[in-house]
Amino acid sequence: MPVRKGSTIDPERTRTGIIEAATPLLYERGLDGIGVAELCARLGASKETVYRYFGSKEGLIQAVLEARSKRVTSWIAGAVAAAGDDPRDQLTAVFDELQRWYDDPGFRGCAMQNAAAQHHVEAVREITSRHLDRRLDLLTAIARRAGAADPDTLGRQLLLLVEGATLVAAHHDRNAGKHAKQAALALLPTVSTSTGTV
Amino acid sequence: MPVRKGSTIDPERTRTGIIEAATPLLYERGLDGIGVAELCARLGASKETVYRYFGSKEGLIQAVLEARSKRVTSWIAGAVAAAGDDPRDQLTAVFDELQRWYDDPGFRGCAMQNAAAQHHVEAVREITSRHLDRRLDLLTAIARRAGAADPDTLGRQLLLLVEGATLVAAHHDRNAGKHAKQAALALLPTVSTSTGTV
DNA sequence: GATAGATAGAACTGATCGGTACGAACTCAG
DNA sequence: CTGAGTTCGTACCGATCAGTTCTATCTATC
Repeated sequence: MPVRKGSTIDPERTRTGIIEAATPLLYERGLDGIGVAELCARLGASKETVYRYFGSKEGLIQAVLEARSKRVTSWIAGAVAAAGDDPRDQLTAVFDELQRWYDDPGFRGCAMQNAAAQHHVEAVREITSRHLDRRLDLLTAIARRAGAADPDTLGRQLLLLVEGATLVAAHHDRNAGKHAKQAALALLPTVSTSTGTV
Repeated sequence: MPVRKGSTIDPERTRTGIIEAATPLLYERGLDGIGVAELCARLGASKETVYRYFGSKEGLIQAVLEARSKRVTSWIAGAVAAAGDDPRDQLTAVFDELQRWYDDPGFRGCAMQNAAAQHHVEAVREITSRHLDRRLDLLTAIARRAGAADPDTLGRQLLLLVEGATLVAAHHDRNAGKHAKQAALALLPTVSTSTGTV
């Protein structure tokens, strides 16, 4: 329950509290799978409050997706940072983290992928696209550190494996992260010329 | 307009006509993005007819997805068959076909992927899973013909590239098919031992 | 040409949806 | 203590939805 009755001490706290509480509900049920009334009831907030902060259900959805994108991005970036300097270790860390996510019983695919597939709204498409931009940047940086001849292309190939693994894990094979990891490592240059360490 | 007024000569014709007419509408607007009333109006069929043949909107959706899965599967299988015996040519044909699809202005992602992401219904999940089963079989066969040491694993890796390319093409980069093709060819054994041609 | 089955089209139902309005309860500043 | 602002809870509104029913009309068959 993110909010109390009466005047709010910290409006920003209220806002983020609503977002955090709404995130799992929209993820589990789907963006159109839960109505504003039930959403607010489970949030412990009133419709009036939600509409004051976000203007519409669409506004709440976009705020939730933005927050989710940032969290996921920093989660992956953190795994890379914790893996040391070897790009092979970094890539291994990424796919191991993903596989741990797929193993979670609550895993229902990537919220960003699901939203883009079900929600035909330009703003949501932009959020998803920016999300993939950030992910591509991270993977391209690893490709560059690995000394790839064409880091941009390798980065895009790695992006296909990450997104493909998440989708296949959701709909077909929970072990997709392991296969993606093998493929990703196989795509890296076999001998690290390490000309692109910076 | 799949149906005329009056008694029908061929009920199966009516059924497939409804499915074919409904397919692009559900694809463009999303499964929940168009109501049964508008759907029937655009189909030129009455609600009574649709409900007689399919029982519910859900039944129509499942019939549309089944038909779509079969069409797409035979489309890809046809491209492989037309590419000759070299597994590298076959894989190239698959990704070239996919890229041609992504280049279509009407491309809005894979209907199967979209349905699975937006529709939290067990039956739809099963249709999608079987669809990916068939696709995995096809890719594993190519991997085997290519002489892969572990055709099952390579097949699954190729599946990640196919599905990842379709998703990324829909939401981020229309050229995903070209990058996927390069990655797929790089994953194939460099020297075709061709022990698995049969 | 009479009959039976299938159809289009439109009216209708009950439920649910997003969004608004309002009163009562609450907090904080003065 | 008072008043302004915030919140909850509920009631409400108009629109839309999936699904049903009815009638008039069409076609194939006998």
